[in-house]
Formats: sequence, C-alpha cells, structure tokens
Amino acid sequence: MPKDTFLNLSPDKQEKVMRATINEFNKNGFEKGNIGDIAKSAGVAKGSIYQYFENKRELFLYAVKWGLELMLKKFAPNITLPNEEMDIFEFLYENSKTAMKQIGEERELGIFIQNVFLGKYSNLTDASMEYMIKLSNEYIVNLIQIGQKNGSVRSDIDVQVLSIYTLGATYKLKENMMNRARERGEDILDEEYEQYENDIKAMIELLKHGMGGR
Amino acid sequence: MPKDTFLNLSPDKQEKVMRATINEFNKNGFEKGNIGDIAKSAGVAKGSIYQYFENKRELFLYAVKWGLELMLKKFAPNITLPNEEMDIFEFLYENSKTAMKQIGEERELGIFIQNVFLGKYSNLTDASMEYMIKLSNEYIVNLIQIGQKNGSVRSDIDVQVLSIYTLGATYKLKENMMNRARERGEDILDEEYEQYENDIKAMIELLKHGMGGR
Amino acid sequence: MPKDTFLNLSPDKQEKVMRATINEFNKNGFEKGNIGDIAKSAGVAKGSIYQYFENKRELFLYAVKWGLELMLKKFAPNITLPNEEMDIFEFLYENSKTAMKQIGEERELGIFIQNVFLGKYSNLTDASMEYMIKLSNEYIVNLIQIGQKNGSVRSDIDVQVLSIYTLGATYKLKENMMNRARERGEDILDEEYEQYENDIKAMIELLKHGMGGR
Amino acid sequence: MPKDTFLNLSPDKQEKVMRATINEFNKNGFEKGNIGDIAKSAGVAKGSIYQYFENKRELFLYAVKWGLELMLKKFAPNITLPNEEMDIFEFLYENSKTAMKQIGEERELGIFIQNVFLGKYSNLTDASMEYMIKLSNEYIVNLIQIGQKNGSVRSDIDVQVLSIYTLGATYKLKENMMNRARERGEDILDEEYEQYENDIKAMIELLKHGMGGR
DNA sequence: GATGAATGAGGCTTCATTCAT
DNA sequence: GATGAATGAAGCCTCATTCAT
Repeated sequence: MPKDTFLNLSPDKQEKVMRATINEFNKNGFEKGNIGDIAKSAGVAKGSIYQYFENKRELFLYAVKWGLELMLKKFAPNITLPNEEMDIFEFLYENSKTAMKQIGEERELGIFIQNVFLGKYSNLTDASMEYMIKLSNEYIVNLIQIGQKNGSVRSDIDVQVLSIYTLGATYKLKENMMNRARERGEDILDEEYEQYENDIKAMIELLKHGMGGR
Repeated sequence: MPKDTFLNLSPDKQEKVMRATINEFNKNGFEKGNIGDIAKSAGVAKGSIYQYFENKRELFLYAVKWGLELMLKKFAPNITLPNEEMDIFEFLYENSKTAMKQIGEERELGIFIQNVFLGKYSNLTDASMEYMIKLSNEYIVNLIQIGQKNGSVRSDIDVQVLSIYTLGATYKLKENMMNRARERGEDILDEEYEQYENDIKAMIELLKHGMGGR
Repeated sequence: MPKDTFLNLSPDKQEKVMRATINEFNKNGFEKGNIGDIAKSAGVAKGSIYQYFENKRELFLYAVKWGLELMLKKFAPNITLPNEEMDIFEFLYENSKTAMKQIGEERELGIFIQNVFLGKYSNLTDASMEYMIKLSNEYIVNLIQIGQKNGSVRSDIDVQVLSIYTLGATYKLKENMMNRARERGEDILDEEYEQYENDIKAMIELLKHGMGGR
Repeated sequence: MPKDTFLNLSPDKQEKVMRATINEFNKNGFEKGNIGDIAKSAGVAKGSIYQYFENKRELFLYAVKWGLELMLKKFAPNITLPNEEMDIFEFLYENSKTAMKQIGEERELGIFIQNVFLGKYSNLTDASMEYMIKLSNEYIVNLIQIGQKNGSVRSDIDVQVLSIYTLGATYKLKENMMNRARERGEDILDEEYEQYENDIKAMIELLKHGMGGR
C-alpha cells in the first residue's frame, strides 16, 4: 500500500519512518496522531509522507504490516513450530517466554501490535488487516488441533471456542506485561524476568487444569 | 460532574441526551465524536450541551457513569449476590446468562461500557472511572476468595493472578457476543440464545477444569 | 436609557446592579465583560438584565451616566465653584485634593470614569457620552476664561489650546494615582496622602510657571 | 516571536500581513479583531496566519514590535539626537514637527502605536512591550537631565515628575492630531500643516513658561 | 523526488440574547 | 416582572492534504 517512492527508500530510512509512525500512534492514538510530528521525528518533510503514502490511514495500515513482518523476521528463527508430538502447553510456555523477550527488545513495536490486535484501532481495520488477524487465528486453531490429536488437549469442546478462550486467557496477562514494560524505562531487571516467568507458568497451569478446587 | 442544569432536566430528556452521547461515541470514538451531532440527535441546541457539561470530556465521563448506573438500576435486581456456600462456577454461569440478556436489551449501552472497560478510551480515564474499575476488580477478587474458602477454587495460585485470568478468559467471549449483537439488528432469535448459552457453558467448564486432555 | 423596569427598582438594587457592572467592565473590559457574571454578582437573574437594559451596550452606557451622577451627588457639595476673583491655580490645587479623596472613597468608580474619559472605551461612545465629555470640556474652558479675565492665566494663547494642555498635563498624574490606588488595597496611608499632595503641588507649579530654567 | 515561516516571507508579504493586522486592530480592537479578516485583507489563508504566529496574541504583539521598528527605520535618520548644549525646548519643537510628518505619512501605524502606548491594550502588554515602554521613558528622562545640566530646564523639581508631566502635556495634543488625521482621508493640506505647527509652538511655549498670567 | 509553506474545512467552545415558565 | 435554561451565531485554532519550488 505504500507508493513506490517509499519502497525505493533505503531500508534504514523506511525503518525510521515506520518507527516514528508507530511511536506517534502509540503515544497519541490515530486521530490525535500528528503527521507533522511523525515526519519531524523521522527526519523527512511532511510532504514526503504523502509521497510515500496515500493518506494517514494508509500510513497507519502499512505500519501494522511492517511491524508484524519485522517481528516475524526478527523472531521467527526463535520460534519452534508446533509438531505432531509436542505437548501444547509445553509449547505455549516456551512461546510465551520468547514473546516476553521480544517485548523486552521491541517495546514500542510490541505495544503497537498488541493494541492493534486488542482492537484499539478497530475502526481502521481493512481487508489486509483482517487477513492478518485471520492468519493469527488459524495459527492458534492449528495448534489446538494438534493438541487434540495427540491428546494433550481435550476433544469434547469445539476448536473455535477453545481458540477464543486461549486468546482471551492470554490477553490480560500480556496486557499486564505491556503496561509494566511501558512504565519501566529501557531496562528489564532480572527479578522482573523471574516475575514474568512465574506469571506465565501460572497462566499455563490454569489453561491446562483450570481453576477448579481439588 | 454535569452541571445542575442537566440534573434538573426531566429524566426523559437526560436519557435522550445520554443515549445520543453513547451512540455517537460508539460510532465514532471520542476524538471524532461530534458534539453537534449529539445535540442534534438529542434534539437540543449545541450550546445546550455546554450548559449541561463543562466540555466534551466531562460529557463523555458522565455518560460512562450514567450508563453504569442505568445498568445497575435495571439489572441489579436480577443479580444474585455471591454467598459463602455457593459454587463459584455455578454463580458465574448464572451471572453470564443475565449479562447476555442485558446485552440483548441494551445493546448500545452494553457495547459502550464494554469498550470503556476494555480500555478503548484509556486516555480519558479519570479518578472516578478508575474508582469504578477498582470496584469491579474488587468484586471479582471477592468472588474468588469465597471460592477458595469453600473449596470450589484452587488455593495454590495467587488471587490476583486468578482474577486477571478470569477477566481475560471471559473477555473474548463477551466481545464475541457484543460483535454478534452489533451485526444483528434489533432482534435476538431463540437459536441465538441457545448458541450463547452453549458458549457460556463451555467457557465455564474450561475455567473450571482447564483445556488439558483427559 | 434603561427601561422602566430598572428605574422602578429600589435604589439599593439599582446601585448593586450598577456597581457589579462597573466592576466587571473594570476587570475585563467591554468585550470580555460578562453579562452573566454581572448578574450573578448583582444578585439578579441574567434575564433580568435584559429587562432592565436593551443590551450590553446600553447597560455600559448607563453605567457611565450613573457613575458620573453618583460622583456629582456625592462630591458636588465639596466642590468650590470657580468665581471671578479666584486664582485659577489655587482653585486647581484645591480641586485636585478633593479629587484625590474621592478616588480614595470610590476607587472602582473613579477608575471606571477615568478609563471612560481616557478613551479606553472609545468605540462605545454615543451621543450622551459625547455630551458629557463636552460638558466637562466646557467646564475647563470656563475656568480658563475666568483666569484670563482676572489675569491669573496668560491671554496670548488660545483657550482651546490651553484647555487641551491642562487636560493632558493633569492626565498622566491622575493615571498614576489611579494605578497606585488600584495596586493598594483598601487603605490609604497618611504618607501616601502626603506623597499625592506633593505631586499635585509640583504639577500645579509646572502648569503655572512651566519647566523652563531660570 | 513570529515563527520562522513568517520571517522567511518576502518583506513585501510580511508588510502586507502586518499592515492588515494593524488596520484590523485599529478598527476593531483586540477582542473584536478578526483573524479571518486580517488574513483576507492580507491576501493569505486564515490557516497561514497560524503558521506565522502562535496565536492572535502573538500576532498582535509582533505587530507592535514591527510597527515600532518600521517607524525607527523610516524616520530615525530625521531624528536629531539630543546633545549637551542644545536647548531642550528647541529640540522638542523640531522633534514634534518630525513626528507630525510621520503621522502624515503613516497614519494607521501612528495611530496604532499611539494606542498601544496610551494603554488601550493594557491587558496585552508583555515583557517585550514593557521593555520598549521603559526605553521610551528613559529617553525622556535623559532629555530632561541634559536640560537640567545646561540650565534650560529648572532643577528644583524631580526628574520623574517632570518626565511624567511632559508625557502628559504632549499626549493630548498628539491625540488631537491623531483624531484629525483619522477623520481626514489621505491628504494633508497645507493649511493643516500650518495649524499643526502653531499648535506645537503653543505647546512648547506652555511647557517652557507655563500658563500663568504675566 | 523532496521540501515545507499554503490551504481551508471542521470542531470545540463562548456568550449575548431570547424564550418559556 | 423575574428567572434561568435554550439558542445558535461567531471565532479561534488544528491539521490532513495539496501545491509550488
């Protein structure tokens, strides 16, 4: 969706523009997000933004795409893909720890993407974003189906329901971590890592066995 | 926080203004929400809004308060308060069914309140709103503690973690119901009720026993 | 220019309204002067102001008239009228001391009237105000002519020029006293009276003999 | 205090904006002065004004600065600086004649600056304006001190008092000339020049020798 | 292609005046 | 006549987008 002018920029410049965009929208939301400020902090002219993107909306939308792809490029190697034999909860645990580290390294970006998926910008979603959300949903569904096949996940409940449930159960915890990450400045302390890890463990345990007594 | 001018209006008029407000913010969010349109659809002059409220922000904030209180007034009688002996999950189930009906009857309002608590307007929270959120949090914590005392909830996990988890696990489902309610027009069909009920049951089951195999 | 409704009010009420008016315009000027605030501080309803006066402008204009008349009523007995034999400068001196005391007793009013004559509200002057200004001008002219007749004022310069000159020469000093009166709270100290008196004496001396050397 | 955007404009454009500003404020005062009208009569878009100045107040304040500087640039060469030997009254006379011509050539500007110094916009004064007023005061004090040294001004009266007196005595006359200049259209007739000159002469004479008889 | 000034629609807010009780 | 709520015109200011260089 960006114009060719943008794609012809050096990757460094592109990144600078994108990060400026993401920071601005994180700080002020979409409506109050200011194109002039984005341009300034990216070190380009305001007019240039309009040579790169049709309008504010397109800029935003592409920032989402760009952010997601960066995440994948940067962290995909660390992601173990699910396979037929693995215990799904074991997998989630490992995955979450990875995500935690990612958030550590890419705070702003992580917050941005989270907000997008949490629906903060729900008025802005378009076809491409819906596609991405669909993908991420399929990923979870796939995961659960593997779990059901190898018996690590119960089969008496519909996959879709399980998927939604998982997303939700994970959501608040992530949000919590986001907020803490935000309040904190740059550095993550070891004790915090431990804290996070404990939270994640508890969450996985709950996902697996529920919170019922006995 | 409204001025006396507003409180002196007939309840009918007050309601008309509030519903117009809520509809507008639901439709366009806070920044794009248009005072002129609110006034028009409430059938008052734009200037009148400013005799009722200091500014847009106060209008919004009061709409939240008003919405919550209406919800309570309207549905509180149906809400069973938790008591020492009750099974927490049983309680959640009953509660959710009630909530479901509420959403059916007060679609716009329900969506509005949800959005507020889901953080869509997070820049706007003020002392009074934080207080309400705190209240709702305490409510859940209280619930869980009762459960832990009477053995219906496991005690080896921290109350706060359980509380966050519960909120999250419930959240996506609610959202889902919201969206469906939204897309649908006015009428809820019987089959939908059934569908909702099944979803709720599944969610409670998962909350209780987890999604682990066996 | 006020409507009969105003003139039928008790003098006390009338005074309250007028003083509130004068205070407001002193504080905020005409444009920013707020009818609602005037009403509030006069203890009447905003609508009542419009039953007393046609509009803001008329209210202002009448406040000027009222203020002037009050001044006259209150201080006229103290004012020695000029007579054929008196030394004009002696007369001015006595007059100024009186004015000084008046300012002490009717600070707000004095400031208001001064501002009017100093042209702060020059866009608002109407026929009646021009008439008053003309009167006050004639008063000075008359004074000077007496002086010229009895020899206390030089006759080689045009009366109009002398009149303007006198007004001007007096003006800055008055302004000065006004400002000091304003900054000070309620009380005038004896030393201040002395200070004022010295200033006045110096001014009269300059008026009389000029500031030329020798 | 204007933004760079303004300073980068061609001097012609700057002048056009400034004159439009000054005219508008002369005509309607600050509160009623209309940014849209200023823009229109300067031939720029309303929004542009806000790219030049932070807000209405800054626009006004800069117009004062600009006006003063233009006056200096334009007329400074004609101004004889006071020196130790000169008769102060002679000096004032020459100066006033110059001022008179200036008013002839820059009517609107002259009126504007006069109004500023006469306190018509007293709510708006800021640090920079106070500084200018202080300067102009110092100028007069300096003048008088020279006079006292070389004997052309009496020494038995305080410099500050003399300074205030001079300002005042001059003021009304200037105002008078202003008003006449205003009422008249563009052209100054020769007879008027003569009239002015006579007035000035009379004023100087009064300043010097006073209006006392004999 | 880059730049940054120019544009003007749009929105919040104020408040003199009118109106209904 | 008094009251104070209702009205809506008007104005400052923001800022996405366009334009000229």
